[in-house]
Amino acid sequence: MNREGNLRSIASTAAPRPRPGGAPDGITLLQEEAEILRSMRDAERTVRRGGEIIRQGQKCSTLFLLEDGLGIRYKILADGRRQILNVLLPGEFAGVPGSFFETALYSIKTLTDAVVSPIPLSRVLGLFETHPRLAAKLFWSFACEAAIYAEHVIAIGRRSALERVAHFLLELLSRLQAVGLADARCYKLPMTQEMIGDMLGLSIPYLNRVLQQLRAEGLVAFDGGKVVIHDVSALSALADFEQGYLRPLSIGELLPPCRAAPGSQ
Amino acid sequence: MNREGNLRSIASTAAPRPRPGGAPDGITLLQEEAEILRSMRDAERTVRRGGEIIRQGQKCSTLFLLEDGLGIRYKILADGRRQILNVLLPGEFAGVPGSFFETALYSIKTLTDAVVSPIPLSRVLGLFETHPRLAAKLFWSFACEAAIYAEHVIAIGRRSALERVAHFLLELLSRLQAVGLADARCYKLPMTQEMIGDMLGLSIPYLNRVLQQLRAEGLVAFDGGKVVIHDVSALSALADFEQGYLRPLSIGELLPPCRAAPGSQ
DNA sequence: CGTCGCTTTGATCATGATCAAGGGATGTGG
DNA sequence: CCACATCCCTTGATCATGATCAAAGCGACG
Repeated sequence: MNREGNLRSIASTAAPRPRPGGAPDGITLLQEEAEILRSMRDAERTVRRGGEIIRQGQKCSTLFLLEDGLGIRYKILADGRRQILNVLLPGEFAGVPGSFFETALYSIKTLTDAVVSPIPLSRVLGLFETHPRLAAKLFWSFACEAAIYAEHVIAIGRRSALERVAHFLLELLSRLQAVGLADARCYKLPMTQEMIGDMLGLSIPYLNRVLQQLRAEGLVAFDGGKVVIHDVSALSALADFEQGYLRPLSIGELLPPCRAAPGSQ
Repeated sequence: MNREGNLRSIASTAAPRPRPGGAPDGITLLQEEAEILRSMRDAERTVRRGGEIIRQGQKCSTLFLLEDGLGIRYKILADGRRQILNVLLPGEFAGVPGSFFETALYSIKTLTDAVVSPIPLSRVLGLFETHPRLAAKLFWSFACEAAIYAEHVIAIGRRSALERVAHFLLELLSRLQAVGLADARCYKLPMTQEMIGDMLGLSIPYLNRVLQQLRAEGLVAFDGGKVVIHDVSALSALADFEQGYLRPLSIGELLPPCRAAPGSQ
């Protein structure tokens, strides 16, 4: 049996997928850590495609570990405009960082049928006392999410529509590969063009034209929810995409070695 | 003598300022926690205005607590475009989250003469074992930074230039008030219009015109590095500004009570 | 067969970029 | 004390990226 797992594999019964290229993974969990996390979950809940997990403005003091399925985190402005902040992948937590505030900052809804396990925030914080190394890994991954947002700021602030779309598709490729949901060039992306537009700050018709342009240049196909990136390196060059920000240092190696024996201290 | 301090007051000899309205402060440190953090610092370093603290692409395994002065975190793209990600205030850490990666993701430079104290990342991570509550507070604040980035994404992605500028000025007002560097409507902001443009994804001439428009409407004055917001509520309405995202829950209250009984409750 | 949700296309509009030049300050060397 | 340079702000004119408005395909599904 495997001695390690990432957060994705905590949930699923599937064996953890190997990380392509053995890339460092900031938060690889030890078997016993995964077990602890598993034991903290409340009863899992299935959510139908399009269902809301968290609604902005409501009080919410629990995190939801996305066990299976995809989600989006977004905010609706007063006048109805929507900005999608992020795509949530299996193994990630809904409610970070939105639920760290008096009232949830963002809404979360699912892109697919999904399974989530609630974990009260207080229980997660309790880990700092009881299982500091596990707490370190979780909060390390939370902090690293800021880098994904930062790159999103850069993409929207300083890149053209074409570059943005290319960058977005490449980021998803890389992140989905990390959880075993993409192969070298393909993945399923159940997002409408409206959603992608709301993610990248583009209107629907214009996004459509940009996608056509990428298709015309033979770089990307996007049809029926399936993305195929025909030329990853050309697209990366176009988008100025560097995947470094998706691969934090492994905190497991940075932490001082365990004092007590593995069983926990 | 004060029993509490925020990160700002760790560094400065000044007494901690009261938080306006007694607003919750996610990371108020106990006196002894501040002392621990203080003891972990290496010798402080002064940096002249415009000096670089961290350069993107270089290896960097230490954080820098900004003791005094202001900074900006930014990234230069391959073709020279710059996106400023954030303004760093006293008490914040340079290197979060940029230094959590193989090679620094972002550069940091100062807007004023500044004082920084290096703290090796390994030492900060060591806190998880030795002082879990302090670690919790630090990483809580790191995670909450993601909310600031998220709002930045929203501002750039879905707001007009006018709204963006208004939002930016209000965010800074609120954050500077929290560290005692702004009164009810004024603060000093040593940024050029080029910098503000690079922060908000706007060109210099256009930003200039937007500032003039805000001035013409009697909402804001911005001259010689001094910002005066004449009508905070009108500007907040214009910008759709809600400051909730700047005020995380107080982790001190969320954490389970201390087991031992040092000076805390 | 009709509706609904999504994509696509076309035409027009406008927000904001770019290019170019001038205007103050402030500072520096002669 | 002046000439000059530099940095930043300001203004004007033009351009273009991308928004908006409108309507038409097009499956999928009841």
